[in-house]
Amino acid sequence: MNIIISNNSSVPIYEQIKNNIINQIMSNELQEGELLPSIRSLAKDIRISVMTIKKAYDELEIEGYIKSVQGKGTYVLEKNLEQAIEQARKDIEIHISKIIELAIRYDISKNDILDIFDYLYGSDE
Amino acid sequence: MNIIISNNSSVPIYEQIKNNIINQIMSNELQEGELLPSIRSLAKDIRISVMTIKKAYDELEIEGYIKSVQGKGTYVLEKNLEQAIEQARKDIEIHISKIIELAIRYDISKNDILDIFDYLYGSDE
Amino acid sequence: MNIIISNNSSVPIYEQIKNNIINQIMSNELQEGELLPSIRSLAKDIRISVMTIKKAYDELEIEGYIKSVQGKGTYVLEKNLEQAIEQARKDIEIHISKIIELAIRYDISKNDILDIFDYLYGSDE
Amino acid sequence: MNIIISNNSSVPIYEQIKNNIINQIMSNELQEGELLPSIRSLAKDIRISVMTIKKAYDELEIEGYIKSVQGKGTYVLEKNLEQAIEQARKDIEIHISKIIELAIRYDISKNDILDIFDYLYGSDE
DNA sequence: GTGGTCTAGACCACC
DNA sequence: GTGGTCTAGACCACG
Repeated sequence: MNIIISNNSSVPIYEQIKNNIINQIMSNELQEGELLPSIRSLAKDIRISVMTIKKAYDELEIEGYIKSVQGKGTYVLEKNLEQAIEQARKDIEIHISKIIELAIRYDISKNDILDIFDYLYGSDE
Repeated sequence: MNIIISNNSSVPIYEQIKNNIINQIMSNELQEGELLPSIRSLAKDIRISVMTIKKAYDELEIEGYIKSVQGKGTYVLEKNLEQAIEQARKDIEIHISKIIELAIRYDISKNDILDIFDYLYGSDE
Repeated sequence: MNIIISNNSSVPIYEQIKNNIINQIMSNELQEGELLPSIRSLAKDIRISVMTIKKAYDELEIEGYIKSVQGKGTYVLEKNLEQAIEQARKDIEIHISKIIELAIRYDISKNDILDIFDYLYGSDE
Repeated sequence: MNIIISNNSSVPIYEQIKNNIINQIMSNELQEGELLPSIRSLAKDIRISVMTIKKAYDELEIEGYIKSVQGKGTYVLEKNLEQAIEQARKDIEIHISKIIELAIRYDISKNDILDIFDYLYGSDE
């Protein structure tokens, strides 16, 4: 398993691990039923504390991506793409609502927001 | 003073009151030096416990929007617009970053997001 | 805040803390908007590690009972009793479904299950 | 061999296969010494990847239900009924404990729970 | 002061 | 071996 962690990022390490694994599941690099590395082996591998890996796995389990079983390991669950996209759209709507509330409150123009959007969109992979 | 409170919202009532007052200050409906209603009269008015109003006013004071003076009442302070807008822009950037992350992960197009944005922007006051 | 923790219980400490706080919210000992003890002060108070308190608070936040705000503290949210009962009934149905699946698989009689139920129900407070 | 797989279930497919085979063993539809279908023929039959069937068989072997012998196939082992029932009873107790905890917290009566139980029990096969 | 994150160990239960 | 929990510190960002 290839996970690259940046210690300087403002994104918490457990979030980086989560995102990495979600992306691997979504791109089919990790497939349904597959066993993830054990929390201890992954911790050793990428030189991160066990508790941090555990937190990443815990959240992935809550969000329905994986399932940890005591004594056995941690498996990738079936991905329910439709439901995941549905949820993502709802999340995006919530973020946009909050942006609009702030924009109205502080009189930030629609164009300003679209500029920020374009800037950040371009800088991403 | 018009404040509409939703009991079903996941946002705590005192937060709703805070947001409402901040919005009124920022839109100049409440102006610098203006007296806010007393805690007790507002509590009676919108049928909310005195303690809840107190908490909202306390936090607004901590955050520098208003100032309570014993025996005189609570009045609106000078807006620190620059700092507030600075913070709002940072918050907007964070929201947009999360939107972009979701969009990339679930292959939601930029146009789809702009459509949602236009739709929500139009429906707002 | 009174929380009594048993170190000998098979119930994890963070679960005991969670249950205790939920019960206090449900019985109105903790009221909407109220500030919970800080994770550090509670940790010191009941001689438990900060991380354990944090885990309890985190799960309470996920389940919608409280809200932690950086730099400010942790507040009790409005409780939505109807929704909570609705959710509890669904959870109970899921547990019962699993019990029935096991009972059928291993040919455990309905009466046996009712006996276990009566036994455990009686032993509880 | 009749196995019905649901693609929409949150239960991983290999788990569904496992549960199905365990149920057939416990109900004597599959008897001690009987040969299971080969991994490849079953995979073809229910249109599931060979790897998924392999994982189900692997786990069933680890858990002591079946035994694969190279060149001969996979056959059903003697049931360890006592141990399995023991475990099932423990699982049922855990489920009932959680039900009682929810019932007390949300003031759901014993009769309500027994009604749900009767309803679900009746509707099952 | 507050919460948010992280470490480098430890012991337990399950397999 | 595996995951589940817990400790007793630490440093950071926010207020």
